This record gives sequence, C-alpha cells and structure tokens, in this order.
Amino acid sequence: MPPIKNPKFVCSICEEKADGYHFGIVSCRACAAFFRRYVASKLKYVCRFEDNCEINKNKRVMCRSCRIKKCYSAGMKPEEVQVSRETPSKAQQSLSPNTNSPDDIITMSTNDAGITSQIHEISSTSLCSTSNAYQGNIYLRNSNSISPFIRSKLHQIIENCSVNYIFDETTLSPHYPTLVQMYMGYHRLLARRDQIFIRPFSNEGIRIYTLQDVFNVHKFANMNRLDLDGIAEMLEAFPGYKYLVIDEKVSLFKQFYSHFLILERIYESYRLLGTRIDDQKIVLVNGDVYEYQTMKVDIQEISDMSPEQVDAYIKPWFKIAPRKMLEPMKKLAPTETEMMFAFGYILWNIQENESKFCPETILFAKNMRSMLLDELSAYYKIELPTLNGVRRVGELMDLMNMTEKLVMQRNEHILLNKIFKYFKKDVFFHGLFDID
DNA sequence: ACGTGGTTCAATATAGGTTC
DNA sequence: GGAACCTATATTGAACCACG
Ligand SMILES: [Zn+2]
Ligand SMILES: [Zn+2]
Repeated sequence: MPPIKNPKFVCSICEEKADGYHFGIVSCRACAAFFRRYVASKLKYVCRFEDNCEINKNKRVMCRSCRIKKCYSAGMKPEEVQVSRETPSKAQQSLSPNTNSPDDIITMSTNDAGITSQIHEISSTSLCSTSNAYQGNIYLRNSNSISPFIRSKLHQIIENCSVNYIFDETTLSPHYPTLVQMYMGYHRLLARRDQIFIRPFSNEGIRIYTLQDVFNVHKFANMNRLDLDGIAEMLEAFPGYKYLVIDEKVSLFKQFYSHFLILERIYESYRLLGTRIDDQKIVLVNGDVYEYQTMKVDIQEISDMSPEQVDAYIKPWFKIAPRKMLEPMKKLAPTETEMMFAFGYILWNIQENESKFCPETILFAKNMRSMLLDELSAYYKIELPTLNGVRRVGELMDLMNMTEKLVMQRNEHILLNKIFKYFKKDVFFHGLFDID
C-alpha cells in the first residue's frame, strides 16, 4: 500500500469522492465494485467509439470498456481481487464439471471458451461479437433463447432424472433398435401417467375418457408440470440423448417439449378417442377430454390474465391444433413405431443456425435424423411391406411441419413460464422444485 | 477501531417481445 | 411497419458485513 494519502479525496477513475485505496489505487467504491465484478466475471467489453471515452462521475457508466481500461491504466491490480471469501468447498460446487462421459459422447463447449484469460488483454477484446449495443459499448451475453428461469427449472428436472432403462439385447430388433428403445421409453411415460393421474374405469375395467366442460388453467398447468418429469424420464430412453451434457439436454428438452406437447396430444386423441374424422375432441394427459365448442373456462382463480388472454392461451391447444392436425392424423393412422420416429425426429430436428447448440450437437443430431430414417425404412420393409412407406413418411413430415408452425405461433416459453409461476405460489408443490 | 475487500439487494438500464 | 409499451434479466452502487 502506498503510505501517503494526499490526493486521496478523488477517485482516480471517475473523479468522484474517493473513500480510500481499492485494489492498489485511490478510488471510489463504485469503481472498485465495477473492477471486482469485471475481474470475477467472464464479461468482455468493447468500446463502440475510439477507445478514448471520457470517464468521470457522470459518464462513468457510458462506456464499460473505457472505464475498465482506465481502471487498469490507473493501476488497479486484478490479483488483489479475491476469488471468493466463501469456503473452498462452496466455491467448487458452482463449477459443474462433466467428467464422466464416454469418448464417443458429444461434449459441450458453448461457454468458457477462452474467456478466462482476458484479464490482461483488454486491447484484444474487439474480437467479440457485436450483437448487443449498449449506450457506448457492446458486451457479451449468453445468447441462449431459453430464459435463465426456465433453464434452471428444466436443469433441475433433468438432473434429478434417475431412471435407468435396462434393454434386453435379445428383444431389441436388430433392424430398428432405436425406435424400439424409444417405444419403451414412451410406454414408461404412459404407465407413469396411469399411476399419477386418477382416471376412471368402466365396470369392465376399461379406461373411460369423459368429456369435461369446466376447464381450469391452474389445473392444466399443474398437470403439465407433473407430466414434465415423466417426459424427461422418457427421453433418457432415447438413444443418444442420455449421455449428452446437461446444458445441451436442457436446450434439446425445451425444444422437444414444445413440439411433443402438441404432436402427442393429437396422437393420443386419435388413439384413444376413436377415428371419427369430424370429431375435434382433445384428450389431456390426465384423461380429461375437452372440446373447444363446449368447454367453459374457469377464470375465477386467474388474476393475471384477462379473459381474452386466457382464450388466446387455450385456443391453440383446443381449437387450432385439432382443426389442423386431427384429421390428417386420423387419416394417416400412424403405428406406434411411426410415432416414435416422429418423436425422435422432433427431438433431433435442430437447425444449423441455432446458436444455442454447439456444433458437435448439431452434427450429432443430423446423424440421429439419418439413423431414424434408416430405421423407419427398415421397419416398413419388415413390418409393413405392403404399404407405401414413402407416402406415409411424407404425411408424417406434414404433421411435424404443422406442429412446427403451431409452436412458432404460440411461443411455448410463455406456457412454461406459466407452468412454473403458478407453482411458485403453490405451497403444496413447494417441495417439488426448491423454490426459495 | 480502522481500512479494505466481500456480499447483498433495491434501483435502474437494457433487450426483446407484444400490441396497436 | 414501427412506435410505444411491457417484461424478464443484467448491471450498478450504496449499505452493510468480515477479517486482519
Ligand atoms: Zn470512481
Ligand atoms: Zn469507450
């Protein structure tokens, strides 16, 4: 520490009243905190102008890049920033290594790439992307389209998935083993639904699906929340998914879920409610059946949505999806194996330009799609040699396209937000996902 | 007790989405 | 199509805490 405190009352960086030495120089607390945060974080700042912005009390937040540069040139020492004052054990917890993946598994590398060494290289930061302008500068952010809130919830759910599938080699078809494993995962989901949702039986022991009239949004969200775990467990049976690193799983899951919600509802409605073409009824995962024309929405408990919003929220489910997809689904009458192909395809159908996936995952997904097509082709040859397989695949693809359009229209993340936020206030489900 | 570094959190800024 | 609004998230900085 320099012993003398003469010019002390002014911050060396922003000229505000200083309060003493910070990281080796006289500065204010604000600049000290700014510097500490910068050193501790993985942020990079890029000046949008000439790298010579004026920094003073009023302008210090105008350009982060020049502010941090001034911190360094004024002599702030990054090595005096402590890693953490917490106990080492806690500090280690926040880093989540993925060490136990086999060699043939895709490893994630979306974050952390080369960012740790930027402390002494401020001048080289102009390399980073210019996606987000902020007043006088540009800074990097996690450009993932899943909100941190949803991501953390899904992360928890997927991480807590402890299901282990044991596949008996002898029962797996050598020609389309992937589809068979997915089939087993799906049936596990169906069995799970039978357990957790109370559904009525007829006297003959046949499950009956009865048309409901009152629709409750909370109940709907709760039900979907309960099913979420089952879907996460199902995916563990999908070959190729299980050994992905958790962040890639979360991204895939989010995308898959959006499509699965729609496509599987249409499929189940066809499978369980019969094949009458003009019937527009939809069966939900708990066995309740609704029809848009006859359902009455219970808006008593909904304080955060107007009736119009509620209508806009349920319309895609109960009006648009059935109208556009039920008829093609019923005409096609897909087998379960064909549906497994469709489910697999929507899981792996990620586009090249999607920045939330790392290149390895995108390539892997492409290979998975090819494999699914190969297996479906083999399935047709062996099991359905008399049908026109090409045409059926085309019609399946049409259904997936319609699903895609619906997903685009309706911003699934709003639904996920609703699902989790309803629960946030729900004491009964508090323990389900650690809400503080 | 002092000085300085960490932590917390309310206030504020930003980006991106929605609506009209 | 775009301005004006809305929301979720990120950043800031002051107050407070910890520790030698
Ligand atoms: Zn300052
Ligand atoms: Zn600048």
